[in-house]
Amino acid sequence: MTIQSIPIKVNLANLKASCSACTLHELCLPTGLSLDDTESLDRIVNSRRKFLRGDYLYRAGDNFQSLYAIRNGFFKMFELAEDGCEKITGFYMAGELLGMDAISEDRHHYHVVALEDSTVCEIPFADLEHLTGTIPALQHHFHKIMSREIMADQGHMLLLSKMKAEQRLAAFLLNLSHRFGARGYSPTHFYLRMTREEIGNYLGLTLETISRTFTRFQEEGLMTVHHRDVELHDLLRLNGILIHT
Amino acid sequence: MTIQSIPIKVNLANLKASCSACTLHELCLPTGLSLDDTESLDRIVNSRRKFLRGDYLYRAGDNFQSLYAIRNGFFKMFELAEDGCEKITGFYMAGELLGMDAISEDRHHYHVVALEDSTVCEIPFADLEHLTGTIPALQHHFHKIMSREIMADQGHMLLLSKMKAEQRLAAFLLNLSHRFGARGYSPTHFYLRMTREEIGNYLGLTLETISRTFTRFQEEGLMTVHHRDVELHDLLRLNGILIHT
DNA sequence: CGAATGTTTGAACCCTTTCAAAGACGGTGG
DNA sequence: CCACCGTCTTTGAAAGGGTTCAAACATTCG
Repeated sequence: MTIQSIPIKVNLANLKASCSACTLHELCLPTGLSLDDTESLDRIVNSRRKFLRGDYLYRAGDNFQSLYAIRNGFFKMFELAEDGCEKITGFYMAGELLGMDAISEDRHHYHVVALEDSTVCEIPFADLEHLTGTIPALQHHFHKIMSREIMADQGHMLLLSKMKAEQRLAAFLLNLSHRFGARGYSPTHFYLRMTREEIGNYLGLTLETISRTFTRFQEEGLMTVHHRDVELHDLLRLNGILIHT
Repeated sequence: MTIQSIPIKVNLANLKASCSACTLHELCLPTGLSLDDTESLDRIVNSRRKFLRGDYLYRAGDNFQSLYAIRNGFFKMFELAEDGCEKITGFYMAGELLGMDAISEDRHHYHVVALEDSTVCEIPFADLEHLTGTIPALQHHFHKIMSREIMADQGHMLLLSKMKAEQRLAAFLLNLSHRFGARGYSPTHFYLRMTREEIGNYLGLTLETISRTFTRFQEEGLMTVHHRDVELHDLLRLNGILIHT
């Protein structure tokens, strides 16, 4: 009997969404929780749901029931004007929490669509609030997560109100770089999940400007872009663009 | 003995910050709380602190200890770049909660300055979290307030990334109008607490553009501005500017 | 392989910025 | 109470960064 043929005892618990077993627990809700508390959280989290590229996680106007933690994949959040014009408010990746804007009015205000095949943990908000009421560490951590969203949004406000096209794109690339890096992926070599148009939309620029700026960055040796494959050659110099000018 | 000379029994409890007696409790934290719960909140809120115009409520880098509820007055929140350049992230008025962005890193990230003489209630955050852990209604309401801040910031992001100068200023005026209206003041006639430069800074425009746009709005009969005194003549048409174009 | 979608590049235009200067207001002190 | 000074605002003219329109090219997917 070769070693490969030894039957592996499959732990069924690990096949469903399990915060304790999740490699993202350091980025997601369970950060800093005891094993017991994490298991309490486990009990309220619905097993993973799969979404194919283009699937809606939820739509603007939907009743708010749950927050969604991204297990893996990539989403965009956006508003759709009457004329069909899209307005992207953010991109979200593994370990991030979606739907917090809906708490205030019990209704989702934006659409959320998967930009690649993704898996999501659904967290019924009533259950979560019950739990945060009994686990102070979880409550505090949830507050931190909401606070972080506020910080991020305000940072993006400043980007939009103060930065020129080059700075915006540099900031965008560095932001992706940090987030990929924090998830164990390369911070200098990654794949864009969104089109030039979506980047421009998010950054308050047109797709043409994004394309031209990519070209300029490339000419300056700051990076290489082939379609959606991005390689950043000099994070420091890219960061310099933010400060300078 | 005339009626005016009857000695008035002064209730000392009402002279200090008291959520139960506050006319803003419908806008602020105590919304929807029972009398008992409101009194619990009262006990942790430090009595009002006064700020003169130009005083800092807190500074970027300060340790985060408390949230601040504005009792009356007007504040601006901003970042100060190394070169001394100001970047305004928001204006805050009576009934609004300041400092939530600081929860995530236990440190304030922005400066907050009074734009007019103001009074503020300090809410030690550790105490508040203790209380939200025992009063589910308070916890839920606090979550709604944070969520509302996220909504507002995302709305401002969309304003900055999608709107032209006229639309931005119209949105800004309508936003002030709603907020003054919700506080029992006239939604069509109010006093600007900030300079043209501060408005422009916040809206991602220059003071000259603000000035010119005010002039244009006035020529079109949409409003009257004398210095900082604003009178809106047609809220509907002002709202039309947002949608159209 | 062909159609649809996404990207690059060019040229003209436009909104906003920048630079400049004059004008108005408000607060302070004589 | 008025004059003065600093701050804020208005307005003009020129410049510029990004948009818009257009066309060719590349890529992906059915």
